[in-house]
Amino acid sequence: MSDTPKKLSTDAYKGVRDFFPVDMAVQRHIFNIWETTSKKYGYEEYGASVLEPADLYRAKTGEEIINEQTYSFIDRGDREVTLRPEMTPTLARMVAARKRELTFPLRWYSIPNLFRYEQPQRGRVREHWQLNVDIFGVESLAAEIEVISMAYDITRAYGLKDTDFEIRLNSRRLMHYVTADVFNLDEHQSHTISKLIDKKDKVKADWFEAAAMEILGDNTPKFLTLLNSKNFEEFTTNLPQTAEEHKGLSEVRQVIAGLEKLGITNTRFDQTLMRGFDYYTGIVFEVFDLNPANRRAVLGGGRYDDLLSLFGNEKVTAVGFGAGDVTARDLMETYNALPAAPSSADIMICVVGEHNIPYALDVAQKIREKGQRIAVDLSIKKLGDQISHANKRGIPKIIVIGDEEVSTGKLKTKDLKTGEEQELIG
RNA sequence: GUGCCUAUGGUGUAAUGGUUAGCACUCGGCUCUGUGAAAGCCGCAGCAUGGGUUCGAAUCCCAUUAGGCACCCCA
Repeated sequence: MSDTPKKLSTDAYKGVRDFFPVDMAVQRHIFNIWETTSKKYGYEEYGASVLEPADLYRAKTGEEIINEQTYSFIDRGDREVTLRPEMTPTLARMVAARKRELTFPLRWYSIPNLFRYEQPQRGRVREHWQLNVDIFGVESLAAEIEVISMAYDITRAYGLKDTDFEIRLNSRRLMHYVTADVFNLDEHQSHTISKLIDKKDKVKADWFEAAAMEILGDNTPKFLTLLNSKNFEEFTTNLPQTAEEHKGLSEVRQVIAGLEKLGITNTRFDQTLMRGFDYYTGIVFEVFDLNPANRRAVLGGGRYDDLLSLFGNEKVTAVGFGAGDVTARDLMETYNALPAAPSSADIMICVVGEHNIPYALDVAQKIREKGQRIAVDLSIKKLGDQISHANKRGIPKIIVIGDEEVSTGKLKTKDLKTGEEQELIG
């Protein structure tokens, strides 16, 4: 320590947020949407520690890159520990651990905070909260339809209309068929081209074409035609005849039809939608905001049938998605759908004279027993100041307690909006 | 990790290289010691840090630090 002590900064650590009451109100609102939707569909809540052994994430990707984007450290017992960057591996670990005891289908949700070590920028921070919804043990497309329907409900609850967003769908199975069977690529090439497809809308057309050429050669024009198909029908006709009965095509068709039966019609097949994770095996989807100010995915997920094999278990089929709080908040801001801050109490007791505080506390306690939220102003300021303080906090009613009230035992509530006074009974 | 931009009271902002660094909100006090939403008055509090140019720097230059945005990467 130097002799000129440096003041501590009041800033939060880079990339993480403080939640002041006004922010917490928004966060609560988002969590409530997530929770009520999950519960409405019969999902059970689970949770886990933010700490996981680093191996859990290494096993999944087999790449060192993951390490550079996680918070990892060595504990005192020489174990390598990571702050979870996503919830799915933890979930897979938990389900695998109790696979024999659990009754499938399993419907689980959680709202974990997740960490990643990255440069913060708009929509991306180092700690965020994410709803994770997963259904295990349902092989049929009913699982996809249910989960996408939840995603739809959540997006509507954010305050968006059907015309504000669309649900983009694709099938990993279909795309694998395209790369492996239609274009005869090996696994490695398929993987590379998949990553490329994912980038299509972000890079220049000629750059994309050149990159595709390196892998596909003469087939590139055919490939580009396919990727540029305007809709599902056109995409289908650009495929060989034999593709018609391929499962990848029919599953896209069925999910779209299934959602339509539920009244969800703003779906769109998108052959360029891949999603980052390698573990997806079937349908993948994203809710995409069409507002020109945003134009980005607000949530996404898909089917991953093989993840539990990491733990040596036999297959358990799974479909799930994740939705982040940062995008939800940004979305509500652009759509002007942020909730009004709730008041902290129904009634404030203003106390005139310090000696009357014990009496006021007693009154407050009795009213609380009836289920009202009540706070006592302990400031001993002038009455006018106390009232104006209650008003500023959005507390709708006050009770004044001073010598007069204590001696008569008669209390009145006053409505700060209307000015009306009412005798308090009991 | 790379590039671009930014940095003035707690917050939001103003100031042709020369002002006592201005304004609004917030906060504290008063007009007004048992009834608030108004108005007015008073007060607290600031040029991110370190160098340089200059008679003179909030202002120009450099570095550092911090933040934002974009790239990279992508839960």
